[in-house]
Amino acid sequence: MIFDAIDRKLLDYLQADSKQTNKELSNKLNLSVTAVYERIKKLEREGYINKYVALVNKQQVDRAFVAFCHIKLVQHSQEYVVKFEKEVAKIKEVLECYHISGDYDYLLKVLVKDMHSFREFMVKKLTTIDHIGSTHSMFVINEVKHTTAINI
Amino acid sequence: MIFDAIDRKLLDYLQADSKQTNKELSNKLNLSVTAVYERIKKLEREGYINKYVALVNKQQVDRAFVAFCHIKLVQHSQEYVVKFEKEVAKIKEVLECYHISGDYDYLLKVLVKDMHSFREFMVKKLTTIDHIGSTHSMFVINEVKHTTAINI
DNA sequence: TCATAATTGAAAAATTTTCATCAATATACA
DNA sequence: TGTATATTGATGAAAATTTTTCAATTATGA
Repeated sequence: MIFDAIDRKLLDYLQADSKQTNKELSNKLNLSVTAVYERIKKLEREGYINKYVALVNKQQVDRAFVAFCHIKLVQHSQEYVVKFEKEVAKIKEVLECYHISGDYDYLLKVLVKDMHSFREFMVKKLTTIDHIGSTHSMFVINEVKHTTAINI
Repeated sequence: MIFDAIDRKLLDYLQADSKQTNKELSNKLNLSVTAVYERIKKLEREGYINKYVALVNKQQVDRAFVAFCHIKLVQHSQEYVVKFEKEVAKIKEVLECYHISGDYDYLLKVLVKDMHSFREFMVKKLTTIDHIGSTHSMFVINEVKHTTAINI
């Protein structure tokens, strides 16, 4: 399968706004509506596009307080790691969790209402998970850039 | 405007899959197609939904190497901060940039092909920005959880 | 009770999807 | 080299589906 310049542009457009009609895209790409349709189906089939989602305004739903939490486990046995990852993935406030290199084991992105609810999250949800050694939290003062679009 | 339990469910569904038809949603929500249509329009109008996007598989487009970079500026004058933020936002490898509390000033999420291209990114793009004092990079070993959906 | 807001089903408009056909490109072969 | 033959991708028209509009009806709250 050949992924060409048109496919790249199409991915750009769909990453920016997936609600554009095939007719709009066909104008931008100088193709017929059917050609656009077939290319999109191909991108979906070949796994370039994972899914289509609505992005929600976190201010509007009262989840504008963003924190990053570093976490160290007390031990790194298979059992502890699997358990921790399973538990942390279940917490709705945790949108992202990465196993990372460096001083800490994990980096979490956490969305809550405010500092008070962050404390609630730490006490009631995060630190109730077993085997956590230490944590270190950083709070987002300002979101300078935030995109889901991969620019290839 | 009243945001009720049905709106919440609707936001959940649209954050999970925005390509569902209003008919499918109307079945799940036990509403008519038009009621679903009007509620979605309301969510868009009131700013609950920012936009609709396609999420791309980073493995498929060769951007599977994820790093988080901490950055400290040499100074924090208005001029330096503004300049840095403007420049870093332009770099396509940087998907996210946060001004954060703590030992470092910024946290960046960076997507590249591999370690070699990460080095290229650091040398050719990031550290060519003026006023950067120090950096500290962490590499993602495993993505345990990654969602764009805010669970309210 | 009245006014407002939300829901419904039907109709209209628009979009997606299918399909037969055509054009361009590469491949096989004499 | 030149010709026949798949193969791939594109096109426009038609069919199917979905979105959008609209008038009427039902809830909801002051």
